[in-house]
Amino acid sequence: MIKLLIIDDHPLVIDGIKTMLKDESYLHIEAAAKTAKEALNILEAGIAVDIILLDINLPDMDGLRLCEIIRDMNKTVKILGLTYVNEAGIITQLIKKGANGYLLKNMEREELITAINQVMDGTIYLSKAANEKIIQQLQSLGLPQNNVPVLTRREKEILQLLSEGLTSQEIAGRLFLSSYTVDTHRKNMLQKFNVHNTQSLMNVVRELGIIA
Amino acid sequence: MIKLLIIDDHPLVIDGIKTMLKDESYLHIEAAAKTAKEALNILEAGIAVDIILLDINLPDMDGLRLCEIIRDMNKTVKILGLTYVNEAGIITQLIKKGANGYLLKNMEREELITAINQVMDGTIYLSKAANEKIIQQLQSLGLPQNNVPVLTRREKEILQLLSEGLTSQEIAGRLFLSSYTVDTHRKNMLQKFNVHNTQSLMNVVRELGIIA
DNA sequence: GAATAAATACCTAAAATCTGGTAGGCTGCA
DNA sequence: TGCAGCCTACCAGATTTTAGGTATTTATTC
Repeated sequence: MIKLLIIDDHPLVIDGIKTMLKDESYLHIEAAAKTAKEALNILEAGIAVDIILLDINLPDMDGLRLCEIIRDMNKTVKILGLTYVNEAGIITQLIKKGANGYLLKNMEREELITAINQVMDGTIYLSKAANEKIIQQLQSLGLPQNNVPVLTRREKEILQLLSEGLTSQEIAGRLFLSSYTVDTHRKNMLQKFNVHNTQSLMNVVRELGIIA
Repeated sequence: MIKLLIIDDHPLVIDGIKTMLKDESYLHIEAAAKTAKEALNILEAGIAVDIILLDINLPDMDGLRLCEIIRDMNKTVKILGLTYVNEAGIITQLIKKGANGYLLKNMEREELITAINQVMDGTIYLSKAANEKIIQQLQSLGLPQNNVPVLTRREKEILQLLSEGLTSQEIAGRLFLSSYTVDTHRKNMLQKFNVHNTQSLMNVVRELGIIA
């Protein structure tokens, strides 16, 4: 008997998973949580589960962060991430945070069951559709696979403010920097991704899941 | 007996809706389609349904367009739009295209049933959560309600290319225009939305659902 | 037929961005 | 201890964008 915990804020998804699994008698949905808080309460109460289906878009906490917290609490439970969109960045980060696999929410029933079984066997399950898209994304960006540019903390911070529509001067004011410095970071980011304006930069980093 | 057609490319959603409605004996799910093409086949085959639950994000066709087509075919069937995100623009467009209401996919079972009943009674059902967000969005943008700027065909075309990261000159080349003309359109759009750079413009139009 | 909206195009000046440099200080790690 | 990476800061020139105009042509609508 494999015990499951579903963490997803959409009742529709919870009901859908229940239906998909109802004929598999060895799979039992032990509990379902609609928020990160609820999920942590369940886990802290000592309810034992074997596998957690974790939605990455939760209302009260970043799913990546929750994955990390759960992994810190419990080294053996299997975590299977669920996402609507497949973004290279999100998924690689998810695995880094200790997840055992991910699924896209447009999965078929068979894929869900395969993923659960594979993860329980100790291997990592990566949704096929998502994998294909990741490779295609990297190629379309003209970036070498396994060599996605890494942004520094400061760069990400500036990127975030750029995405909100601030100018270099405004960002400089906000971060107590010289606008020269902000420009340098912007220049470096454009270079890293081989693009020539802010709009293109945004498209690339969104595709890669570097910012929301 | 109310007959339903579900159009959604996520098996999870279809199963979830089935579960939510399984205790309502007067509601019967007549058919489910995963693509616009499948849905049109079903409708053209003459299968009679009373209400259609229509996902706006389909793989093969824009949900708004499909809504329009269905409404052209059949003036009496009730159409209830389903979306993950609530964007003012999408939703107002949806109603314009002849939908009888919309629901967010994070709905509870009760809301789904209320929506179906209300739509069958002939009134338009607007998800409460979405409504609140729309009002809040319009306010946060400093725009008068009921007076969202309207973009012309050309402006939208240029907006699309801007979102892809093209410069004025590149857009001019692509559309066989003078770059002066492109600049004029850009200027007019910035003015319409009361923003001062392209990045902010993108944020506003995305919030309003004017472009994807 | 007049009025209105849309699309086109041009001009200029100011502001911002992009590109290619250089360089000092700090931190963590090997 | 030394080196690499990051953050900071500055300069200058080229390019692009923003903002203020004006103006003609082409539908569309009343």
